[in-house]
Amino acid sequence: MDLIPGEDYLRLIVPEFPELLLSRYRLLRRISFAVPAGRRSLAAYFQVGEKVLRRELEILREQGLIQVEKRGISLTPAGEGLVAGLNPYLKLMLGLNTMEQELLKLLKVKRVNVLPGDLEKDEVVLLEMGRAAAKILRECLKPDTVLAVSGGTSCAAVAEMLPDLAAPPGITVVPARGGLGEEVDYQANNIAAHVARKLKAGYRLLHLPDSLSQEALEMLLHEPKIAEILDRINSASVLLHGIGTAEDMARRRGAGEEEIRMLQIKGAVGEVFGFFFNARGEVVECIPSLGLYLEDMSNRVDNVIVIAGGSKKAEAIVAVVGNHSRDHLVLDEGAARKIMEIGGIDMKTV
Amino acid sequence: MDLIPGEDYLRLIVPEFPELLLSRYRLLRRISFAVPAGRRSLAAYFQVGEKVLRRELEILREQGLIQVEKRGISLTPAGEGLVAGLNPYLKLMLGLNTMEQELLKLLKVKRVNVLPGDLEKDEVVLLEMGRAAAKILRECLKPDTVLAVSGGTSCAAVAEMLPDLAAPPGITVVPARGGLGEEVDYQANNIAAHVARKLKAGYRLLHLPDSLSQEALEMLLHEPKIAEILDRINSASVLLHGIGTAEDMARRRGAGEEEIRMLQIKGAVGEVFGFFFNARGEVVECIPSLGLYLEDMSNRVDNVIVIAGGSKKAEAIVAVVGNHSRDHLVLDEGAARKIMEIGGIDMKTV
DNA sequence: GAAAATGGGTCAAAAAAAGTCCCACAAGGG
DNA sequence: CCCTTGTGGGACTTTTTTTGACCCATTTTC
Repeated sequence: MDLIPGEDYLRLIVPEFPELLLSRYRLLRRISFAVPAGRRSLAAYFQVGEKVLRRELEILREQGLIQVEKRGISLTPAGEGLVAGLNPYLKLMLGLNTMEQELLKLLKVKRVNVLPGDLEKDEVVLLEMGRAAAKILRECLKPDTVLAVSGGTSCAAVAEMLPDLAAPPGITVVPARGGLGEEVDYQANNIAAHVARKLKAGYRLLHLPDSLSQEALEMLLHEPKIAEILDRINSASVLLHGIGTAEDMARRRGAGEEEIRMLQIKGAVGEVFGFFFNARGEVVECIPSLGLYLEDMSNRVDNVIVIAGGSKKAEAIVAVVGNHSRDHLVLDEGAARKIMEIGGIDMKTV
Repeated sequence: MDLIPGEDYLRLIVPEFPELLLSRYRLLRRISFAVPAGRRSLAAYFQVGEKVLRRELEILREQGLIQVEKRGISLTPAGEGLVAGLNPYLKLMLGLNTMEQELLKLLKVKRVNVLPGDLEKDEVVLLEMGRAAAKILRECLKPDTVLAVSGGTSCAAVAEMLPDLAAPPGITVVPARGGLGEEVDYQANNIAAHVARKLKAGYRLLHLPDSLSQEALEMLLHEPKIAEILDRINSASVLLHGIGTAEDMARRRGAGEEEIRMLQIKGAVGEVFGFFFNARGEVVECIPSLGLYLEDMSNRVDNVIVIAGGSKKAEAIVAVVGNHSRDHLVLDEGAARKIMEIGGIDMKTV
């Protein structure tokens, strides 16, 4: 008889528990992010009948976790405290702690942080991930370090959730790359500035279009102001970035069907900073982007914080973050389970 | 916002969890004690419809905790392991740990051990209590100590569950009193012998009727053999006893209605060794029993292990074990909750 | 070998859950 | 100012699930 951790005991004997726990937690969290929340809007959000939601709310109300008033539903202080403090116990009960350990062995990175929920089903998970990544980020910031951040919704969430508290002195925040044809809120420049403001640190921006011809690129590289910023970027010792699936990122860049098929043939699954990776973690394609180059990263960067969620990004995550002992990986339960599946690890037997 | 322990978080957000957990645990435990168990007999035992039990069994089977065969239901190795190891987590989840702390403050004893379940609803709980008491008993046994045990079903359960493992040398087991008109299995003499065999220790018995006239008693006290045993009993440093409700014990002793009414008038609620206690813990009546006298107990005895279960014994427990810093109290959840109620402590606010 | 267990299956009744309304009220925007 | 839009609460019907009470073939036990 092998030893079974206690939380597994509880899951064994009450298998419906994780489901109940997670759904109610999601409900509470949703309310906390959207007060005052209405019954119908919540039902619509969770894609569930109004009556089933009403019953759940009834239970939460009886427990004194929410208060329902004419104007809507809000959290009681007890409910607030619960949402704030439940996370570690939730991870324990959902078996995410053991999952983290399995992923650590599988991916061989420095740290893995799995957050409960599925980004594709509940976007609020992204903010939780952002909070977790922000916490790790703070731990990595020593005085006079240069922090490079990339774009995307994930990194935006980190900036959003970063507490408004001064970091050690002398820190500079730079964008890890130029602008992508994205919404301004999710561009690296914007996020870098946002992060810098939160940290009360200095920042430098890189105002350059992302895709340029080789000649124009060469020319700009010798512009003093630009070269200086590029030096800064290349001296970054902490790096924060998200991960894109190859296809999504190619489309967002406005690639044609022809290019996309080429990527598929080359086996590209993940993208970061314009570098496309195949499943074995090899770079199969890159766009002539400015900013941080992978070669530089490998040597200089001490800490890489990678944040990505949703089961569809599982493949990309595996491709990008494998075997890097400087990587901190923040992901959600959906992506984590999918990665375990890909890796051939059955959680039931663990 | 005050700090809430994690297990309370889980109970708050999934209030139906303790119920589910406990009922399934009881089911598993019942099966483990009565293999092979049948569906119908289990349903009869738990006073529950056959179909609801069938559904529970279905869940447990899917979880691989039980195996159903033609001959009946039995536990898988996983189920065995769970029943054996779940207890501490169960206590955590049911809030019994915090309840123990509250009782400790309320009763001011050395240690309180609350076991999950209700003896009045499920007699198997008694065996769990016996196991717990047996463990404490072993801790109290130093070389050359004299252990006095009383009668009753509770003490019998301790003897039953005591592991068959030699205790330190020189231990003597004695009955704490003479025979009561009980079934032989539950008499102090019998239990003392049973315990001694389990501990591989020596024992002395006291073959005397419990109720005697004063004259006969005086005479016997000067019999050398009896006096010697009484000396032994009075030199006991470890004492194991159960608790009876005043009325039950009076009836069992064959008291008439007149005597019982007298006891009620005097406010007797609890009984141990023929001493009747009122709610304030004062002795209001005693039968001229031989054996251990309370005066002696107070001075000489180092450790008293008290075992009692069932909500109807709550009053008696409070009366008997209050304020004794040498008392180890083993009780069940039913009695514990009732005591909390009497003491005016609301578990929901804790 | 018979009697009393066992698990499995079925079927109708009952209860619980769920879906779908409508209502009175409050807030926010023109 | 009213009107639109949201809110929670209640009531109703339909649907699903649960539950109880059987019978059956088999196995164990006495």
